[in-house]
Amino acid sequence: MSPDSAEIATGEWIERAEATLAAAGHRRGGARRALLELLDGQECALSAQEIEDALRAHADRGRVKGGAKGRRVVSRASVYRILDELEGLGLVQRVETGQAMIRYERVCEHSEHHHHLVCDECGVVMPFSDRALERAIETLSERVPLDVSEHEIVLHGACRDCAA
Amino acid sequence: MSPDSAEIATGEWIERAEATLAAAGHRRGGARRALLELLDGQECALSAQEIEDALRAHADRGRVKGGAKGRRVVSRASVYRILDELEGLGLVQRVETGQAMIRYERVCEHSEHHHHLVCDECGVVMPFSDRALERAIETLSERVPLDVSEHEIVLHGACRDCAA
DNA sequence: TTTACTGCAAATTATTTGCACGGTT
DNA sequence: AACCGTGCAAATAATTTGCAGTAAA
Repeated sequence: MSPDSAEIATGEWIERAEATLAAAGHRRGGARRALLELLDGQECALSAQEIEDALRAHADRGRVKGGAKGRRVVSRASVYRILDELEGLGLVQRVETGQAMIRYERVCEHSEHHHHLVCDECGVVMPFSDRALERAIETLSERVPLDVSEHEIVLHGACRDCAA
Repeated sequence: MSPDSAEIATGEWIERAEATLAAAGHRRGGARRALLELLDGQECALSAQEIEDALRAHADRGRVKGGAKGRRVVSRASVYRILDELEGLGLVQRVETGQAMIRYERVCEHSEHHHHLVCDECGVVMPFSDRALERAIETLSERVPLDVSEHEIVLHGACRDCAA
């Protein structure tokens, strides 16, 4: 019933992002602001291409009506540059889904930690989370010859539409 | 005490590979044979570059002495082409370690299923396996909106040398 | 006024493909 | 002989970088 199914923004992430950026000595910029707004409203990881397209779509929509204030077209170079910046500050994380490109998504402080399901047929990516899995990872992390800082889990298969 | 720490070949995989290839109507070829021999002796995933280098090293060594019979230099194109072929037959699988390139490793029939530890400092990749983790994945796979066929787990962090 | 932020276009890098030749069956 | 297998070089595609102009602080 939400106006845009992908919109789940709470705004808390974007606020932390702006604060972190400011603390790191960054100025404000329209391109980055647009990217932050977009990422804040995403439920799952997006590729650079999808980000660029989404921003363009929002910008076009805004041109017609008047909404989507901060959204604007952002050059590919800036998309990558900004994502890299955000990743360095721990605000965004890369997600590898084996689709010949990298996906990016915001990193939330609280428990919103999740992993990904990838349909190898249509390419759709969905988030999922599982406490038992996380516990297994935690336990395991202490028995391994690595000072574990992160983990990534991807399940591949056929989504319901494609499997039907 | 083994002559080459990376050598753990049992030969069973390579036999299955040759049989599968033959059954699929493929002829034999020197490049592919060299690749099969190399992959059969690897404990963990290699990148195309590493494969090319390893084959060249083996070839050089063989030139001096007389061992490493099947090893030879293989062109980059053939490396990728052959790996793709093998992946299609389920003999090899891709491994994404977030290092800007793809790694490949043989797929064993039995339980040798494993996942990967990646040191983000030096880039070393190590295998690990954990029954509790596999169980969690199995259970989880049935509750998810995807007909799961594979899963990949990567733990990132600092290896012992780098963490010291 | 200093220095970050951006866009554009050129540069990189990993991977793929076109084509001609050599090898296997 | 028929056709797969392979190398080489050119082509792609995603991502990165150099540079010049714009804009915060």
